[in-house]
Amino acid sequence: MAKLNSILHQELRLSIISFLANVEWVDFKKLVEVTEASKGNLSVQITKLQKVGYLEVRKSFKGNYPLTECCITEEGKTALETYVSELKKLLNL
Amino acid sequence: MAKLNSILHQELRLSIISFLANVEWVDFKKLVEVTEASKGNLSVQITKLQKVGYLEVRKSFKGNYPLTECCITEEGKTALETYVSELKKLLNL
DNA sequence: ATATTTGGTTTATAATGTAAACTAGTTTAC
DNA sequence: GTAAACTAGTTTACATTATAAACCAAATAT
Repeated sequence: MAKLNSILHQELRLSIISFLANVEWVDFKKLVEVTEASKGNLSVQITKLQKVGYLEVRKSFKGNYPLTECCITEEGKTALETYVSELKKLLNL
Repeated sequence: MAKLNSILHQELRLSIISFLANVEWVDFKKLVEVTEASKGNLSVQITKLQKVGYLEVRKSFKGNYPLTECCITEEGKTALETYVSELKKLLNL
């Protein structure tokens, strides 16, 4: 089989990575907005993507509130490209 | 979220459907060959695809041996097309 | 003061995936 | 003719994954 990257072959994680592929640092709130996912799920999936090195997460404070921001890594970009190309192969696109 | 069809958003099921999309009736053996999946997994996923109406399964005998053949349904074709277009949207393709 | 909101994390449960074991019979080799 | 190996799958038990609900600490609004 093609063996699609199983980390990326999940809708929310794919949404996150694929959104981050085209932008700079994005905060948690923005990701909730664009993915329309629950905060819990988003938190879990961001952590998963970070653990495998597909995105960098930095935590700070904006005013008084905690602020979590994410940015795709080079490894993440490469993995996404590979995933997309494997998927295209599988779908004959 | 895009809400990808969760039945199709699985590698083996996607392989099966996407292979069947371009051919006529195909037997189990051929599917083992092209998907390189285990027979157990293939059996489970074919049944799942059949249950939701994405493919038709007919069982007969070829010589003395049981023969299981699959064919994509119109519903399956439509679902695949929708899935692919949603996926493209998600990936900005 | 206390209720609500912000910005998340943790956890318990449900859903899914898969390999291994099994069924039921057939063919081959001894 | 019978034991071993093969065909063509199915079932089951376990492991992984996904997700919503509950929770937390601090801030702000009433």
